[in-house]
Amino acid sequence: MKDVAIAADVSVMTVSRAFKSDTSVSAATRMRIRKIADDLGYVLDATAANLRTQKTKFVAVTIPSINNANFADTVDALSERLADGGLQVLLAYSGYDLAREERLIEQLLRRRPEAIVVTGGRHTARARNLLANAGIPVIETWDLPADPIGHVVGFSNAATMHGMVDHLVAKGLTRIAFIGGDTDGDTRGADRRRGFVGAMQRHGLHADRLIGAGAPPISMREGAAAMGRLLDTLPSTQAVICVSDLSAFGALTECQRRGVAVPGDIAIAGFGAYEIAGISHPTITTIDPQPRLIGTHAADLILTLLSGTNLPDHRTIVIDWTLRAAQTT
Amino acid sequence: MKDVAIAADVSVMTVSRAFKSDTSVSAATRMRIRKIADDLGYVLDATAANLRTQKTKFVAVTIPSINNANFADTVDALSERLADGGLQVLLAYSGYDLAREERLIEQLLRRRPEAIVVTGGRHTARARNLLANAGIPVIETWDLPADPIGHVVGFSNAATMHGMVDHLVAKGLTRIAFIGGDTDGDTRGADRRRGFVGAMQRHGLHADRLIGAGAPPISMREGAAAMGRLLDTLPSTQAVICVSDLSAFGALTECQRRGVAVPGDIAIAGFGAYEIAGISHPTITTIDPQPRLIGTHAADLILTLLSGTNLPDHRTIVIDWTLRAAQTT
DNA sequence: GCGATACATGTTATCGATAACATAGCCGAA
DNA sequence: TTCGGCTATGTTATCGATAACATGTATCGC
Repeated sequence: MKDVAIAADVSVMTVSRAFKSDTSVSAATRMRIRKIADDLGYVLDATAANLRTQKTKFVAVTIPSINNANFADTVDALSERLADGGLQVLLAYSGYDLAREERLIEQLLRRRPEAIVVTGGRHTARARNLLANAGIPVIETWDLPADPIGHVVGFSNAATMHGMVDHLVAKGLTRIAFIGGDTDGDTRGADRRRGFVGAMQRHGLHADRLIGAGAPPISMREGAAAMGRLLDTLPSTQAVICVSDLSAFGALTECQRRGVAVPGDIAIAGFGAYEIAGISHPTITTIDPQPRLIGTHAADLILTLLSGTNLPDHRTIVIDWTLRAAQTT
Repeated sequence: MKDVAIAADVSVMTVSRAFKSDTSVSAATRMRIRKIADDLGYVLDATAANLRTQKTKFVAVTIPSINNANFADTVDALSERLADGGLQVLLAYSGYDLAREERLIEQLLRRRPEAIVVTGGRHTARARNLLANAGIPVIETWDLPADPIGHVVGFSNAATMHGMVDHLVAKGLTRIAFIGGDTDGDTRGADRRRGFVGAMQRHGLHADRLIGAGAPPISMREGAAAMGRLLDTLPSTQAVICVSDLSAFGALTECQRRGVAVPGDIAIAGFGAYEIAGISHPTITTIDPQPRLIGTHAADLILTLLSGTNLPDHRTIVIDWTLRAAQTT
């Protein structure tokens, strides 16, 4: 900046002002300085500005996986809305690993974000402590934690499975299986599995057709393999709920390979309202958790909190999910 | 940090050292200071450290879309390998918009990354200028630009289509169509379309069966719609190459809905080696551009460049793609 | 028992931008 | 003419950590 100032024959302060919109510099000087800066290849140093102003203008976000359309949608909607408030997103992903999430959170907090959004309500004790003491808004998403750290924008994963079991039972299906959610890594998958068991019991049905699919992220291939095991070991099953649409699609292809009719021989349901659920042949019944809505609500909450308007320290926004019945059930 | 120093009854310098691994502090003091810092909820301020050391320990990365398994794989492999060198990734996405990419690049450079990785070889003039003058390693990926800014890790999108056309022609198919790549937004899609036209001409075939699919990202749904138009307008078509596996799958489902046999009535090929290509029923013939390999090579290049070992200013690493023949052709 | 050496810790200056305050120059009203 | 007020610009101190240098103290060999 000093070089630019010398080249423009002004003080560094004037150069600094030329890069901001709200301060007073004559239009001519501002244009001249910007031109000189561009010619010199000068780019403002945000590191120094952040240190001085104690504002970084970014929000840290952790998601389990970058390659997941649901989380991608949430992050996309979140960053779009935050951009309206001049905030950028700093994204990091934990690989469904709580220990890695803890390290991530610490690294992110070192960069002094203005707020932090995390996925899920389960964290290591140290991660919880870091978040609670960060002195910035903390938002847990995609879940309704029993003991929230700060704010929450999510929904009950278990409740969605009650909705799905109701849907299947209404169709006269009672021998229902569940694929996935068997490992602890995917907290939300495990929640859905628990919700499934609870819903079955509420209907007086056996919830013993539980098929493991391994560690998250559960792929289409793992869904297909799990469906293979289900068909081999429990051929009387009438319907199966998969932990996600991807595994549901994999399960569907396995049926197609074996000549098992869907939904004739077995009904299939997924979760997530991924694009594939709406376009596969047949289309897949699924739950739409409205990932973009989670993002926009979280962004709005952050913008409100940072604007200084008085809000409670703990606020929970519950997102409405919907069941999308399709051809597989 | 001063508060921690006072609480521990040492100087701030000692606290600073307690958080670094390479400097000399007695083990007892280090443990004591870390404990006190944790209790106080103190987290190191990277902003100040970055300013002083002129090192930020992160690499900026821009991709067109966050919700794309190919780019996600590249970024995943890249960040994994960079982590070995203690580097983090700062990810931003341009939404397939060059003007937005320019703004992104400027914002990223303000945060003083140690290197920057961009997707593709097309940028606005100002973006090129910013990158060229950034004074850090610049790596363009997923492409082989005619006039690279710095380093390149990529492959020729056009060449992959030559390979695919060769494959189809070898099967005796000559009336071949191409879906997608019609807008300028998806540079690589347009390159593939051009490659398709060139390959057809090389075989002495007509390359006039070009179906538009709209602006990127091309979804499954758009692939299905485009296939509908193709079947309606050019029913004599024997094979179709889609700009990506997602659109290819959409096209496949449209055939299934219409009772058109694949590959009996029409063969379908995609691009990207997405999981769906390997699991759909039938499986889809595709090109594997090895996205993870792009990431690891880019990371290795960055680590080498930053280690100070002498390397040329411009280096191009060409990634080998492979054709994966499957059931749709 | 003494100086040399290693190790642990403290002091000072610095990174680059900007908030807060200071000042120069100009215009208009009394 | 003169003074108040406004705009455009300059000066100084500061954000928080750390490199470089300085200093104090235990340890070892002869």
